[in-house]
Amino acid sequence: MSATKPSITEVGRKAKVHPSTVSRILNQNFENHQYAPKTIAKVMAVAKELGYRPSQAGRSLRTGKTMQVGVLIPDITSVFFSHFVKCLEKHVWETGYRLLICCSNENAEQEKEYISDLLSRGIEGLIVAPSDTQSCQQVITAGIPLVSVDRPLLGTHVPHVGLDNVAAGEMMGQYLLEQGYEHVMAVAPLSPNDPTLPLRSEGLAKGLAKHGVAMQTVDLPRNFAQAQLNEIVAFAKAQSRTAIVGLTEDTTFRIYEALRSHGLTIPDDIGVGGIDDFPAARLVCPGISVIAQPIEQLAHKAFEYLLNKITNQDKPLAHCQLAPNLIRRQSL
Amino acid sequence: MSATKPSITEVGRKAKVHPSTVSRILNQNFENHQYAPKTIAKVMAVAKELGYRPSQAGRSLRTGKTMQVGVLIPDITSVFFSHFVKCLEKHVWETGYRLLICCSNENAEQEKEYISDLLSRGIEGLIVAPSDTQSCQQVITAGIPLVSVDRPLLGTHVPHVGLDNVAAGEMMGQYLLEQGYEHVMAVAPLSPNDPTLPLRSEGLAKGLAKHGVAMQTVDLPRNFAQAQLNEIVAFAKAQSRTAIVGLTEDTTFRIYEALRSHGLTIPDDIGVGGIDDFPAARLVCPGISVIAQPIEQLAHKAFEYLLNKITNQDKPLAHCQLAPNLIRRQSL
DNA sequence: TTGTAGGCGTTATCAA
DNA sequence: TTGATAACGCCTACAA
Repeated sequence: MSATKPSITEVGRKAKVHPSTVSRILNQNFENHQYAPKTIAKVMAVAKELGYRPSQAGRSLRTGKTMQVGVLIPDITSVFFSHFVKCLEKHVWETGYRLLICCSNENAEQEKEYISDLLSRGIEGLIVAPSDTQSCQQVITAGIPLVSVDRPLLGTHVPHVGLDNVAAGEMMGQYLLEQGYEHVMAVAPLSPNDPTLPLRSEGLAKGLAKHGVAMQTVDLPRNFAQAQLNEIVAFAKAQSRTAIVGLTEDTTFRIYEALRSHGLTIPDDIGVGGIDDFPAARLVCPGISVIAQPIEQLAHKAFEYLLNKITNQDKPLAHCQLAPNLIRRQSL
Repeated sequence: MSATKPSITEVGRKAKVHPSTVSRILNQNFENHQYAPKTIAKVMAVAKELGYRPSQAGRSLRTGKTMQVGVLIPDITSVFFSHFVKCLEKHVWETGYRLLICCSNENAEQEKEYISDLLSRGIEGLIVAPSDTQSCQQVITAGIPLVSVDRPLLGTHVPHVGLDNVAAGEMMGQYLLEQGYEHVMAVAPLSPNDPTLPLRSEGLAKGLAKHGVAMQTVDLPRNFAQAQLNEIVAFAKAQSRTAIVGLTEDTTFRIYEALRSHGLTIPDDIGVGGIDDFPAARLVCPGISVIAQPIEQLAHKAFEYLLNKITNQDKPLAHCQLAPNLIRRQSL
């Protein structure tokens, strides 16, 4: 039971060659070195026999590369981010990098600690959906490649990959118009650190304004209670041809729940829509019409950007706003 | 713009002390060394000024500890696993460890590569929901602390933390009995590497047998099409007092979808239940009754087990089967 | 109260 | 075709 993991030195000892020989053979580094086939074979054999695995610590120390990148998101539990991470992880893995995942839980303090820690672990790049404007400052001054996703880092030059939120709002507004709604309420929890919500709201208003339909924005407290949706529903019910739009997957979910518990008929009494798709929106009857994000593309682009910065290909990195997608179901 | 990250040596240089002094002061390692307060102060000041962060690579190489553990799951996108990871990450973080996350996508090949990689990164422990029986062999022979979660590693002594699947099935069976069902179909995709599904099925049968209610198990292909649920539904419709139970969150979701598209009334025409909870189960109307897992406890226990093994507190680690939870909604 | 030296595993440069 | 050596950043026994 050899519990000790073998180093390059032990492999060398057993194969009767110098450690550096082992290193070059195992790394296929034959640029300036030719080795006898039998030496190569022997080294390979011994390495396999001993179950040799290179020590990343040793390698990192020597090369300065860790082949690790980080991703910092508010919540892995959300449909959007879990799918995003899944796609991202795939791309990261395929390029030989590994992904260190951190969930800030929208907590700025923790976010800073996470970042500090990631930096000391020598990550070569970071993809972040920031909960705080300041927490990434350390990454920027350290000169570590950084890409923001979902939420931009306003006031910085950090390249961003995200949904075109204004277009998303407009698309929804347009659709509401087509469906003949005359009153619209946009609902979202107060999220001081998320600049995307106001943009979605703005887009919605813009879309509706084309036919002079008025919109009302409702800002709920950050951790609002289900009961707080009741007055919104009551208000909406009093008007004819009203739709409520959740600006967040969770909000939309709960609006629908509230309408249900009020025994309202959707969409006849009140229409419901949302920005961001989620499985329940499809299962529920009537299904909830939503604007979906191109998650796979977001992940792809975000890592492409990061890789560009890591490999120092100083391509111009414009911010990237991806187009939203309308999914028509029956709730509007 | 000092883009280079300072080492302990540079801090020492600037503070006019030896690197080892810096090391001991920064690590509060005063067991055999007393330092003049002004030296301490100076070192601290310089470290902060330079934005010093210890290099994990250097430290790991020297100490053999990485303060990293891994988690390997089939799919971060599933409700169960995303919540599990969230809870796990919290505990891991709080004990000073960091979490390396990997998604195998139920792919045994990839799983092996992941594990190989994690090992070479020097993880001090691994929590795994295995997609394959063999892939963890490497971890075992390397003597790295290992805990399985959700799915046990049969035929090994790896400590396991998971739901009591038989009890979960029984609990559901019991409830179906109470609700007066006379026919039950248990549906799950074929998952050769997931031993929990047969257990759930077994428990269900056991629960139902108490009153002689028969159960039928339906094994769907791994990536079954929605259309394949149609015959199941047709079959179920032909019997009176029938309930279909999904053994997986995804399966339950899709069974419900199928019943919907057939225009069936739930639970009057057919009842639906599931093992594993998910948000949509709550939002749909009627809500889907499910057996829920104690996710937070699972994560807590799993990491507690791992930590025990890492710190070599050779406490006896019995396998841990946590009790399921019945959530009554209206679909049964 | 502080300094010195050695080595963890790796790879790049230089020598043979 | 192979070997020797040094260095990455850190910690720690041992010396001063």
